[in-house]
Amino acid sequence: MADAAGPRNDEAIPDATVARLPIYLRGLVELSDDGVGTVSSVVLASLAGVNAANVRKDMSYLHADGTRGVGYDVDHLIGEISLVLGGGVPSPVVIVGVGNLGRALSRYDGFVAGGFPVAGLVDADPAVVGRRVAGNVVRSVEDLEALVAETGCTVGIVATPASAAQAAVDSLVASGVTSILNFAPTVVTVPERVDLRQVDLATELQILGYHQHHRAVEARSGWATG
Amino acid sequence: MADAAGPRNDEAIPDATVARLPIYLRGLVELSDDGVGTVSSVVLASLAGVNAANVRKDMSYLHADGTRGVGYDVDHLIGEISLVLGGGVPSPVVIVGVGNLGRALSRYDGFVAGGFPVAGLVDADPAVVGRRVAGNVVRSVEDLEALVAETGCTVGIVATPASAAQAAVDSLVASGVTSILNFAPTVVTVPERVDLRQVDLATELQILGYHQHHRAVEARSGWATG
DNA sequence: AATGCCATGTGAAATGGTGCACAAGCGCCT
DNA sequence: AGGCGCTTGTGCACCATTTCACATGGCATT
Repeated sequence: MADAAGPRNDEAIPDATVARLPIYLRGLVELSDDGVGTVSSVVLASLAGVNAANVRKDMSYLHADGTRGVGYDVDHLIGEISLVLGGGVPSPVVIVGVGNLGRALSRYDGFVAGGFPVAGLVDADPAVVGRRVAGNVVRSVEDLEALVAETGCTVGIVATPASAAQAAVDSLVASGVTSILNFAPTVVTVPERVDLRQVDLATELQILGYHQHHRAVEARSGWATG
Repeated sequence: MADAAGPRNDEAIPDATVARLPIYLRGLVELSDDGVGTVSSVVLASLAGVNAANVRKDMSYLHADGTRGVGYDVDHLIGEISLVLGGGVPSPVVIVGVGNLGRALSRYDGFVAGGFPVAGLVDADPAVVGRRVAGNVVRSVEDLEALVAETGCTVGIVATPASAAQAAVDSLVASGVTSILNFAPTVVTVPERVDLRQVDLATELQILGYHQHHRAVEARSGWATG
């Protein structure tokens, strides 16, 4: 902080680039742990599984300060990407729905490592409320607003059944949460000011299923009657 | 079946469309359960959260047989989409890695409902092998090839730590699996003939974090010194 | 039978993203 | 000091996808 001028990175970064930044960040952290000081776009590209030109274009949106003939400074890049992705400040999250998936998510190390510690769990089922899961006591969904206020959560994770998802989202929004990650297999709607991302496990498999089936059909018609 | 002519749907459906088909399917099944017989592109679009013209174009890739002035036949659409997504035949899946996430996934109803029953679980940790999880006995990762052969699995789910993910993927590929869903937070590589999809939980949160931070920065500069 | 309404199907423009190819620039070596 | 090799930064063309706008065509009502 206190670097004069201030951030001019309000220039809007393309969504596709933002989606790649966490991948870059992981690779960079690994490099840094290995004592590597600089990295070229080619190396970073292979680490992230993308095209090198793509990496360079992505970096041009940040204050990458790459050096021609040398590459990018690993630690500097880590700092810039971390800054862009959430300002470097950890954002506590609240998980709604403590079923199988909710429990697994509440124990998922990657969230903490990524700067998203789990600050609380809530569930609608009275039988679950009060139980201790991964170091947190499950609270009632009615306490959600209080919980959000206490912990300053701005991110919510919905891990309820599909039938309860919209209600969960509405509660989160009403509590002041502005970013929601929905695991429930259903389309939910949010006000425009709230950011929503959908992670749909069954859908992912079905997409794989299409490609598999398609491969099979294609192969069959390719074999038939030459 | 037995509709003469045979499938001419080897015309290649755009990836973006394929990714929406499961969403449509969910909405359509719901409509069918409610006894609704036909649906217009506008209604289906609102159910899926997309543009109506987009729905129509998507449907044009299938044998949607929509009727002008009326709409699409719900049950017929369900049949066509199911057919395209995996040929209507359930594909058993094998899950590699029985940690928190692997256990949650093995109990996830949505997989079975989507036509992807869990046929087996494997883990590298001897302490876990032999334990019963969600009706399946966990087997050694060394038995993977045998398990795949026995069950005819063609889809694998990787739920290992990042450090073990590439090895897990390699084992799956060697066993003959052709579609892989990777939950491990790392980039893995597969032969070209194998289809890979990545689901990265921490990354999703980080993307949300960007938008949140960006909103905050934008608002601040908007407020400052009018 | 004719007419009007309504929803599909699609050509075409707009948008967003990717990847190539090359100019510009930095550091090292002579 | 000068030249060379390496890597960044980016203009441009290509491609996929989205969206609009409208012609096309079925169904119901008169």
